[in-house]
Amino acid sequence: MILRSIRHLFLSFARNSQKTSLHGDKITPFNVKQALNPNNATYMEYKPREIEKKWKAYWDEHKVYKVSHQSDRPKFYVLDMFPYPSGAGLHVGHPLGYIASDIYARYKRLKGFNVLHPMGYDAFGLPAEQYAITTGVHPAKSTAENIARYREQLDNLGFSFDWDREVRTCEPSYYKWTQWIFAELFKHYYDKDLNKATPIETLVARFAKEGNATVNAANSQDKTFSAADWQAMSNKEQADVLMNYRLAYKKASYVNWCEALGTVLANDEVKDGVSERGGHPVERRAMMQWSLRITAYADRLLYDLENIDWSDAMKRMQGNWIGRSVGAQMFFPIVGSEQKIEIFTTRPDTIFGATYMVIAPEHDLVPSLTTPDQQEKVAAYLTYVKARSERERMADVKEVTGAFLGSYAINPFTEEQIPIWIGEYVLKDYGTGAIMAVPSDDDRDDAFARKFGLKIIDVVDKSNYPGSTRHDKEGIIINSGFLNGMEVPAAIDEMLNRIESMGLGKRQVNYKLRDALFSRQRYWGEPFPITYDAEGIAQAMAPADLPLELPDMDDFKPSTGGQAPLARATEWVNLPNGTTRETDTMPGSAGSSWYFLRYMDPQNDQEFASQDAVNYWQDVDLYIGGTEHAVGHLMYSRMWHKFLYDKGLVPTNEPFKKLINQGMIQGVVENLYMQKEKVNGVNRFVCASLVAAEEAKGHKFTKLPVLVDYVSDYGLPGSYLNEAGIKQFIEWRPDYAQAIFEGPEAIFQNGKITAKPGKSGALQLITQSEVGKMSKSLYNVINPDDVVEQYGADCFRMYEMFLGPIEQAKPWDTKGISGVYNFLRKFWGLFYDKSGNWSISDAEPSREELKILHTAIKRITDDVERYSFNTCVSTFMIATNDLQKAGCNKLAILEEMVQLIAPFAPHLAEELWQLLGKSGSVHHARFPVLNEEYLIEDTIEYPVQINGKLRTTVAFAADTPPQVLEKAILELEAVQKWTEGKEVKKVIVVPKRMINIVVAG
RNA sequence: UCCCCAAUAGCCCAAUUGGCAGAGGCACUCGUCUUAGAAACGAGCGAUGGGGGUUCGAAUCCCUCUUGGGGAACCA
Repeated sequence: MILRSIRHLFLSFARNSQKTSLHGDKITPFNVKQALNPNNATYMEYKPREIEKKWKAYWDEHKVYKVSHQSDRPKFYVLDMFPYPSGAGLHVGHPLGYIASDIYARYKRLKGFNVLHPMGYDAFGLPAEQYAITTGVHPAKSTAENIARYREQLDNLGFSFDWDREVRTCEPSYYKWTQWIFAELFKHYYDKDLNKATPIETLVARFAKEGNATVNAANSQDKTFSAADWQAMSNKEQADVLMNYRLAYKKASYVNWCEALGTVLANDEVKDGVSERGGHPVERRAMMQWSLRITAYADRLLYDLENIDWSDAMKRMQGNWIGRSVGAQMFFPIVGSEQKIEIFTTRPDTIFGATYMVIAPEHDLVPSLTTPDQQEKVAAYLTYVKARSERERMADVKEVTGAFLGSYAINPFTEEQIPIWIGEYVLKDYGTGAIMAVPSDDDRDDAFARKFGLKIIDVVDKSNYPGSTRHDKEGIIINSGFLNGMEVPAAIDEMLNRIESMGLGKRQVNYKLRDALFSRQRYWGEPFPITYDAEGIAQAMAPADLPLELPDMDDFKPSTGGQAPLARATEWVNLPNGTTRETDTMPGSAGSSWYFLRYMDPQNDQEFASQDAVNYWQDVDLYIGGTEHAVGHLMYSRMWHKFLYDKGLVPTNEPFKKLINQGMIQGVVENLYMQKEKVNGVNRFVCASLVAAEEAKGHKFTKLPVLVDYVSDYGLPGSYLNEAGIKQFIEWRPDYAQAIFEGPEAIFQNGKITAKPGKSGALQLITQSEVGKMSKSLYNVINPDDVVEQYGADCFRMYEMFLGPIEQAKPWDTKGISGVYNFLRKFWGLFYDKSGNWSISDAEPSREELKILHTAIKRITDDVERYSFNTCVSTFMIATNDLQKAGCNKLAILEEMVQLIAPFAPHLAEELWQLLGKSGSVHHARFPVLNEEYLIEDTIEYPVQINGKLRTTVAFAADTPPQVLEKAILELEAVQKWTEGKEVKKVIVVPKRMINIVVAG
């Protein structure tokens, strides 16, 4: 309602106001006065739409935000996570980060930095392809249209992007370099001794000379070979071995195959056993897939977190994802068998307490370790495990299940025979898929042992460590032979030495991090720059032959048997020389893993970016984006960047120095209560106030989200649907045209309102409101365009910042925007007198006015530096209120205020800058400089506390020394009233803050 | 279940990092102005989630409980 009334006001206002030719003409304060009709009371009015249209055109035309790396000024790189241009367009949540980064970029620019602030589009992706499959519209076309829409929306908000640097990951001129980097990854392996990516030729030379035993490299090669072995291998065999070392490699891997989408999904694209997009079932299937050996960088990805300015939460997430653990990889012999069980443990110190073993139900040794008498039980258990979905397994983690295989292993230290079990709590994919179980020191082992009556030996005495849990590595070893009496950390070390010297195993670092699956059976992605010869040996394409463009196709459905759509482009796949192309495409993360480097030199067709540009811009100083990329994009980008660093192509080890995660802007979801069972064949909706009574009658209800535009008092408690709202609702959802809508006073059906017996007949259906995601499916999306249309971009920008701290989630509330709008009008009004005439004085500002200004300068500067944009907005409000009260219209004050507000309200500032008669853009001016002198207080009002309670305040000269204060304060009548007859034990004076007198009793 | 973060006025948020709980906005009430309403201006209203501790002094530090949000998901 409020929204609507303001819109009316605004529209009538726009109609009535005379059209002044503000647009395009050079306007000075002088001819502004002439141009405006003083009889029209609205001529001094703040008109955001006219101002903003004018300055957008001006900035665009004069390329005000264009930057070059050829500059003497220090660089500053402010980056937003570029958007995927979806069909839905932007909602008010998207620009939050963009506005914050724009303010910061503009601030840094005014502070004298050469600011790189670019924008582009992450334009490859599944949604466009899914859309193409259902509608037949080519992804290139729909993507281009979506981009145009995004651009329009972004332009609407007055961002200072250098659009000459726009990148689109789906453009061949861009993905040429994505392919190039991939080919380089393919051509390198990771040398753990040098601790960097190294050309594969080096490896080939070493294999020929010494085999692979002496090579310390990240790999998935399981056999050792000598130089002679190597030389005896065929080309194909050698190629297969090298594949196990390359940083981009192909191997058969179990993948998340989604039949409905016809593609493989990354682990983070699968949620609860179904695809994140669409919720289709996902199964595990072995396929030949490209992967990136990100695990080679695991340690660097972990340790370099220390040197970057990211939130602890974000670092912890990445750290957990990498999941580094140090321990022992060792073998347990099996009674009556040559085979051994390989386990990984981080607690070798507890081996004396290992009383049984558990291997994963899918473990290779299960069949051979199952004794005939246990056959039946094991088979039954395996059937049970197979029938359980991922989801079930995750849901009841607490339930302990397992089966005894009948075989025994030997604990190499106690030399006792220990039973071997299978249990679903041991995972095939982690470590070796087998554990030694130490029930005394592991919660899960303990639960298992108790359930199945297995032996428990206490091996760690924690009595000296109160509060310590089993998980903590502390305590004194007992019942453990040579380890007895040692502290846990020392015992771990000692045991590792023994294991190694006894030849039982070795020290081993394990990671949760898996290599990144890099193949997708999709059309709309980067083709791999890879061809296969007749033997199937993969070859990277020469840089000169890149980009390898996507063939134009009109059918994007997956081919049968897990084949990508590209497999059908036979002319493209089969080359004249007999080689064939890879038909998979790269995943969405490919293009976004390095786009921040491309912005540095986006048009370069010789290099991904020139060394000049890269050395000038270095890295991203401030990166703003959502938390949802915590472990995906941010991990891959760091790896690609480190790879390029290893190759000497970028000067920094980390790409993003400072990271800020903007919080989500939530929406209010308005729901109608719909009765689950139909009444006389039609749906029935009831007012929220009636639901409790209805449920008591046994009726069940479900919530149906309603487009919020139809809801009156949207967002307020007691928001409701009236007759007009119900009619709009029916028009929107014609399947409910016959439905019953029942309020407390009246019933609506088929266009007719019937009053309930003895009731007024007023029709109101209260809706149920809740705060939730702003999303198309909940019909609660607020489009920034509409808000900008009513209040202007400057107001929208400031309001989004005003909502709350940037990193915090907060609900959107359109009502509050009027406060910011009023503030902007008030700010505008500072430049006009009461009768609406432009009125600026050249007079010397008073000390009071200077104090208001410099207080604002100090607070805005401090707050922007610490990314506290919400408090900046209120500082502007305070300063404006104060200046208005002081009746200040001094040029010296107001011109500084205009510069101060320029990063926040760029259009308004530009207009006032020009009206003040300044030349050039305010965005090329300088940021006001603080003069602390104006902030100095002559006297200070000291609050005086007696025993911590505020009793009075006393004014003293600011430079009164504490000793003098202490004395003077006790002599004051107002103080003596409280201290009379009591012993003064202590007087605490905090200079310029407060005084506390401690008295006895 | 574990880990992390938060909780201040009816609502969104401040509090210079241990020093007078309020800067700002929304909402509400009253007043000025107005034929009236709106706008504008002025004034008012009202709060540190509960319990304990440290301290001269706690919204701020510690312990504990409650609630909300985020993350992890049997990681050996």
